[in-house]
Amino acid sequence: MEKPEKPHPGEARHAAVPLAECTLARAVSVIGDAWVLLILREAVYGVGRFEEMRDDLGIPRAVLSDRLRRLVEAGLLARVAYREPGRRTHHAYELTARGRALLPALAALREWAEEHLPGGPSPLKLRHHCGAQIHARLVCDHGHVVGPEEIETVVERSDGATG
Amino acid sequence: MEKPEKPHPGEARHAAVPLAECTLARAVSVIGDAWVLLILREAVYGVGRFEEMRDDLGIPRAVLSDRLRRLVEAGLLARVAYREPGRRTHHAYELTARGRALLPALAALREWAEEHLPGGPSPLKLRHHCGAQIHARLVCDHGHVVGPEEIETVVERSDGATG
DNA sequence: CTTCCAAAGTTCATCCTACGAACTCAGGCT
DNA sequence: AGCCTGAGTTCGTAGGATGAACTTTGGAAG
Repeated sequence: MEKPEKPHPGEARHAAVPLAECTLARAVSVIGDAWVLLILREAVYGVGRFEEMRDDLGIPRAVLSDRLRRLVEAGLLARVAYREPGRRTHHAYELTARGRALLPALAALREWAEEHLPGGPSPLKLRHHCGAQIHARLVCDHGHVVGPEEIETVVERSDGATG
Repeated sequence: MEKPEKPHPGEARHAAVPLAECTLARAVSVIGDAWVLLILREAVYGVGRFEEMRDDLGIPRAVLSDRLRRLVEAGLLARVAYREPGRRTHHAYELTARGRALLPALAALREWAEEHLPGGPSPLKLRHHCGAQIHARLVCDHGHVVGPEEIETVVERSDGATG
C-alpha cells in the first residue's frame, strides 16, 4: 500500500461496508424520506399539530398520519395531549431527545443548501442561548474545525489494519 | 417576550417559514430520498461504478440510472471516463466539491444513528489527515461545541424583531 | 475481421405507494 | 340534542418503484 492516494476513478478506496452494518443506512431507514424530514422541520419549529403541519407542508392527510405514526414508533416524536382553556383536548407531536439529536444533521443540511444550492438564505437561524449563531461543523479530536476535503473514510477491520 | 420558554404543546414557537423559502426544503428536494443518500454513501466510499453500486445496494438498475442522472444534474456527482490498462473505457461517478460538502450532514446522520438507533457501531470511521477522528458537531460563533438542547430556532423578520 | 463478453443502461409488465377528495369519529361548546 | 372542529380513515386513481429481459457499446480473443 504505497500510494493509496489516487486510485483509478471508480476504483473503490476500500471494501464496502454491507448495508446491514452501515449506520448511515440505518439512519436512512428512518429519515430517508422527504416528508419525514419536512415533518421534523415542523417539529423543530414547534409546529406539532396535525392540521398545522398539513397547512404548512401541503402533505396528504394519509401520508402525514403514516409518517407521524412511524416517527412516534421510532421514538423521534412523542404524541402528547394538552388543552388550552375553553378548548377541547388536543394532541401534539413533540420532538423527543432522540428526535432533537437530529438537529446537527438538519443544521448541516440547511447550511449545505444555503451554500451550494441556488436560492437565497433562510430567515431561520439557529441560535445558542448565549445569543451566538450556531453552525454545523466537522471537528477533529484535537478540537479543530476541518473541511470536507481534509477527510478520508477508513474501515477499521477486525485484524487491526486500516484498509 | 417574558416567557416564551414553554408554550402549550402544539403551539408553534414562531410563524412557519414557507417551504419555498426554506433551505431545508431545498436540501430535501435533492437528498430527500433513501436511494440518493445510499448512493452518496457509495460515492464517499469511492465506489463510483454503476454495477458496483448496484451490487452493494441492491438497487434496481432503472432507479440507479435515474438517481445518478439527477445527482449529476444537481452537480453532486460528476461522470468521469477512465480506463485501466487492458480493459475498456469505463465511467465512474465521483463526488464533486458540492457533493463532498454534504459530508458534515452525512457524518451527523451516521453519528445520530450510532447513538440513537439500535445496532452496533459502524466499522467505518472518518479520519482527519492528521490521524484524528472526526465528529459532526454544532459549534457557536464563540467556538464552543453546543448540544441540541441548548439551541433555539429564531426567524429574523425584516423588521428586525427576533420572533 | 468476426465473434464474444461485460458494463451500463433502457424497456416492459406488475405492484405498491402517494395523492386528493370524501367520509368518519370524538370531544366539547351552545 | 345538535353543531363544530381537529384528527384522522377510506377510497379510487395516477405515478413511481421493482425485477426481468432486452439493447448498446467498446474492447479482447480467435
